[in-house]
Order: sequence, then C-alpha cells, then structure tokens
Amino acid sequence: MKKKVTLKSIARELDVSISTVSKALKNSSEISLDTREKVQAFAKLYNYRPNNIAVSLKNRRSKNIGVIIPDIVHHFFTTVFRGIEKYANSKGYNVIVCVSDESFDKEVINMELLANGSIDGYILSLSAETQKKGDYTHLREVIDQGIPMVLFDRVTDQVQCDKVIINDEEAGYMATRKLIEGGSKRIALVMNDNFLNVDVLRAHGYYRALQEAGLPVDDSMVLRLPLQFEDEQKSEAFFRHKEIDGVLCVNEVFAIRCMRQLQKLGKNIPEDVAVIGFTNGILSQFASPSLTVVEQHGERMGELAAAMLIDRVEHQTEEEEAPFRTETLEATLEERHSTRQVNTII
Amino acid sequence: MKKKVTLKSIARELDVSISTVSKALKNSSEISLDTREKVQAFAKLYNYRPNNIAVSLKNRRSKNIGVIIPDIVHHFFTTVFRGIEKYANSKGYNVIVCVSDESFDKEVINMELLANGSIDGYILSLSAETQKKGDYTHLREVIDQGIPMVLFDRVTDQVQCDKVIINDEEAGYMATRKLIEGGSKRIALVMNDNFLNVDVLRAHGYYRALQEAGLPVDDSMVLRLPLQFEDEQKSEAFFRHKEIDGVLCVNEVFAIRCMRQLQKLGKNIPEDVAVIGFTNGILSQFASPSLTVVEQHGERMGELAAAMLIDRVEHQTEEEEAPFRTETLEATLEERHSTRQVNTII
DNA sequence: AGCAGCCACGAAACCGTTTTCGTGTTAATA
DNA sequence: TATTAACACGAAAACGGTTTCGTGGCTGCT
Repeated sequence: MKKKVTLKSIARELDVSISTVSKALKNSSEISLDTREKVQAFAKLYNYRPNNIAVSLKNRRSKNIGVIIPDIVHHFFTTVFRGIEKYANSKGYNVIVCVSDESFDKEVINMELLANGSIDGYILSLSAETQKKGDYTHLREVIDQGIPMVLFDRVTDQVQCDKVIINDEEAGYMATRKLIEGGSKRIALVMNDNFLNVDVLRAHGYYRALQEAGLPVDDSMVLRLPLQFEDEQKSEAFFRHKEIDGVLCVNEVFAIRCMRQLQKLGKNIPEDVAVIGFTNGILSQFASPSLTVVEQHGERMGELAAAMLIDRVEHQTEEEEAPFRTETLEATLEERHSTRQVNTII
Repeated sequence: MKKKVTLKSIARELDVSISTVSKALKNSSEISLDTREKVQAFAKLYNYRPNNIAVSLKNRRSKNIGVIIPDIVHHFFTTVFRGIEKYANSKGYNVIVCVSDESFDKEVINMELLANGSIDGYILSLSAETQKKGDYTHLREVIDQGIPMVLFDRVTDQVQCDKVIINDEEAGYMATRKLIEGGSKRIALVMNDNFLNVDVLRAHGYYRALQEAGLPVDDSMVLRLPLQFEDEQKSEAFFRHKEIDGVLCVNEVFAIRCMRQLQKLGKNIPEDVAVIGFTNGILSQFASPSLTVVEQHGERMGELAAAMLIDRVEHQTEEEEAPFRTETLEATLEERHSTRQVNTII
C-alpha cells in the first residue's frame, strides 16, 4: 500500500512551502510560472488528489447530500433517486442514501447519522410510520440546525421547508373521471391503511369526481390494505361481494393484484371492470392487459428536489433565507389497455 | 440559523480546555466525575454532536462506503443495494451510491470522485461498456492506492480483489436442464449483445446442458439483444421464423417481452413454449403466466459484499493483507407457471 | 543613494477532533 | 519535612487542506 501523496509530501520533495504547493496547483498568479509548472508536473506524476475530507472540513461543505427514502426496491423511489443522482452529480455532489424501511425509528436514526457534517442537506420522503405517528420533531430539529431540507411526495405541512409534490388530489380526480367517462358507475378505491398523505389526497380527488358526476359516495367501496398487500383474503372478499365496474388503486402493485383477483373471479378487464393505478412502472407496461396509470414523473421530481436543495445549500447566508417553496408537478394519465375509451356517444 | 456547538464552544462556556471536554464526553477516567457530569450535561443540553468530517480527518476513516452500479431502476441491483445498506448501516457505515449508467466514462469519473477520502472502500458491479472495452486500469489504480474493493455479479478476473458472484454457469445449466426435463428440444437463448461476463457464463451452462442431453447446439438459436431491448423487430423475426419450444433469457425483462411476442404469435406458454428468466423480480411474480426464474439472492449478495468490504477496511494493516476471496452464492430455481412439470414418464 | 513597489514565496491561523505528553496541586509515605 | 505518586487538567501536535498576511529581495525611478 503506497503512502498517500499530500501537499506536505510534495512540499518536502520540492523544497518549497505547503502554501506554495497549494497555490501552484490552483495556478495562482502569485506563484512564478517556473514553480507552478514544476509543482504541477510533480503532482501529476505522483497522481496527487486533494483529500476531500480535509477540503470539506476547511470550507464546511461536504458536497454530499443525504437522501432518505422509505424503500429502495420500489419503482417510484428509484426513479426519483435517479433524478436526484443525475442532477447532484452534474453539480459535483455525491448522494448518500439511507432507507428508512417505512420505520419511524430508522428514519430518525438515519437522520442523526448524517446530521453532523456528513451532508449539506437532506432530500426525504416520509416513512409510513412517521406519517401515521405525526411526529416530526426530528425534521424540525434538523431544520433548526440550519441544514436545508427538501421533502418530496410524502410530505407534511407540519414542517416548514421546500417541497416537491405532484397534484395528487387532481390526479385522483382525473383518474376517476377517466373511469367514469369510460362508463364505470360503481368505482372502488384501493388504498393503504397507513394514512399516507398522498393516499388521502388521491381519495379526495376520487370523492370529488364521484360527487360531481352524481354517483353515490359509499365508504364501503374503499378498500384499505396494509402496505405489503399481505391480506389476500380481505381483498378477495371485497371483490367477490361487491358489484364493481371500476377500480382506482393508489399504486401499481395494488392495481396488478386487483386485476389478478378480478380475473380469477371471471371478470374481463377492461370490459367488465376498468382499472387505473398510480406509478408508471415496469409492471404496468407488461401486465396483461397493460395498465392505465397516473404517471408521477419521478425523475423530474428528483431533479427538481436536488436543484432546490443545492440552490439553497449554495446560497445559504447569515441573513434571512429565501421563503420556502412548494413545487407541484402535474401528473399525467398514461392510457393503456386496462381502461375503456371515452364513450363519445352520451 | 444557530451556530454549531463544538468542543471549543463548550470549553469556552465551561471555562475548561478543549481536551478536557473531549475526554469528559468520552467518559475518560482521567477527568474527575464532577467535570465529566458537568460537561456531559452541558453537551446534552445544547445537543452537541461531534463533527463527522473532523473525526474522519483525524482517524483517516470516513465510515462511508461507495457503491457503483450500472443502473438503479433495476430490480436486481436495488436488491443488492438493500443488502449492502442494511449491513453497512448495522456497522455504522453510510453508503454513497453512484450510477454508472452502463457507461465506462461515468464509471471512471464516479470512482475518481470518491477516491480521495470520501469513502473507505468500494463495492461495484461493472458497467456493460467497461466489460465490452475490457479496460480495468481505473480499478487497478484504486486498488494500488490501497483502497479496498469488492466486485459483485459483473466481475472480471483481470482484477485482483474480493468478489461475490453466483454460480452463473451452473445456473444456466440448471435452468436449461429444467427446460429439457419439461420436454423442450429446441431451446433458444436470449442474451445481451454486450458481452457481460454473466451472460457468457450462463450461455456456457446452456451449451453444456444441450450437449449433455444430446441436443443440437446451434448458434442461430441464440438471440443477442441490446441492453434495452429496443430491437422489437429483430426478436419478432427470430420468434416468427424459428421453431422453438423453450426459451432461456438472461433477465426478467427479456423473458417477459419474449413471452408477449410468443403469445402474439399464438403460442401457449408453457404448453407450446416454456420460458425461464434470470432475476426473481416483481415482474416475474405478476406476469401471466407467472415466470419461472433463477433467483440470484441479491440481498444476501449485498450483505456478503458489504461484510467482506468492511472486514477488510477494519483490518487493514501495513503488513501483507489477507488473500483475496471469491464468494459464490448458489442460485436457485423458482418454479412458477411458465415451465412444464418434469416429465416423469420417460 | 534612497525609496517605492512589485514579485515570489513562507509562516501561521483555521476548520473540529483526538491523543500524547507535560505539569501543578494535593495527599500519602518515609 | 522532604519525596513521591496519584490526580485532574491543559498545551500542543496532528489529520490535510485553504487563505491571509507578512517579508526579503530585486527593479526602477528620482
């Protein structure tokens, strides 16, 4: 193992001072051309690279951003992550990822782990447990310490910071409208039983569309499932005993599983029952029939979150900060074959 | 924005020296109980947290590990990542992720970005371009600098370091055997055209199984597709003009797309054509018919890679290092409905 | 010759820790 | 009473950079 080449070692070899080496490598005009060239040549030869940690300590900037997400084996979050990583890298930042695993405690621990100097700011999406619990003190503490933070997707208005979301209420409305326009009258909603804010908003949109269309709003048409959809019987019973001709699901996996169960019960999709899910993942494309979904534009979401965070990190001043922003992306409907075409003959 | 509380600020407030504070917080017996309690109480009150960067600089350990993967929106890699993250976190390490995007240049850049102090070691899977190019100097440089590295899945024997792989040749053999035992005689292989080492090994296993069963080994039965499967026509033509009763695909997406195309051509799966893929992802579970796959045990792979890396990081000495290890996990066959049962009546 | 001013460089502080090595005070011992 | 050991703490170096400020030597001008 070769010993590291540092400013000090270069200075020693070349019999100049450390400061001279440092300046020479930065091509400072303070140093004579002769010395500059000599130092630079030597540095190149021995493959000198400044120590990131030392630089970080000196300018109190790590050039790292911390990303905390509930799950990593998950299409939407990886998509967002890709956007974050892409943008961050282009600005010279690295990304440290922590997975909260939908657990409040892990979220807190992960935040603390990163809180002290490791990162310049956070990008995070709340864990299900955190949203259920409604305890956001760990977020506030971090913000109070002056560490910038951007919340995305699963956000809360209990915390003041920058946020990036999609128009979930409108998206839920739009998707439900789509089902109604396709002729569905008895539309079920399948959501998590974990009180995710996004689910609540999507449900609002769903209710609004039903009301507007004069359709009955019936809470028994709402199926609440645990995050992992373990409860096969519950959903099976639901679909068996309900007369349903449309289903809106808050994610892709729910949608696919519902389609399977409906098909097992002899229903044709989309003829008997039309289905729409959220998240335009690989599953939706390859399902049969392919699934109509609400595209959440995860990658743009990630880029935007990273841009907002880095902007704030780099313009941090002692004076009052710029006001917090909430950017809302427009969800779009990706029509495939699990829904019927709009009935133009009314 | 509150100013950070540091050892220095605590020392100033309590009118003791920095060293006393440092020792008191570590509960050193060198410091009187009185002072210890006083300092600890003060630190707790003001929520003191040691600066990670300073600690890193001091002990030349960042407690970060760098993970470089070709893609993040990808079931297998996220699964491995989950294993890495889980293990690393349990040992107090954070994980910095960089995505090479299957590009050689990005792989090199990412490695350099992390090379100087940011991380204590790398875990990486080679990009397709790197494997095609066969240029591994960037890896050797890093290893020469004494930074530990663990390669997983897409590895090369051109580089001496720890590795974690599955028995790809054997897995390819086993999967092909499965098809043969189900009665398939004309078995196609669908692989990447990018010379991934894993593909080559799986192909070897495929050939071996064919030969052993006395089936013709015909190179025209091998379909090579670009990484993203953009070439719909090529595969369509392949399946249209070949008489095929079994397909082995080197990944899940290939398998699903092949199934779709075969179904479009009026083939029944598994009756007319049996299909096996690699990667036990969400897609395989929900496809119709559900896909028989080779389970690669990504999460265990990640854990193992992290364990090997951290072990090496923490036992780094000036003397000669422990010899490099290559750990091989056993792939297993996850049987679902895209294959026929073994024909017991011979 | 005297002075200003520039050039090229070095000393030193600083970022926030850890850790070694003193050192002054007190109590115990001869 | 003198010596010593234990105790409790502080000074300072070190990790590897950046940056400010100072300074010696030289040039050019009057």
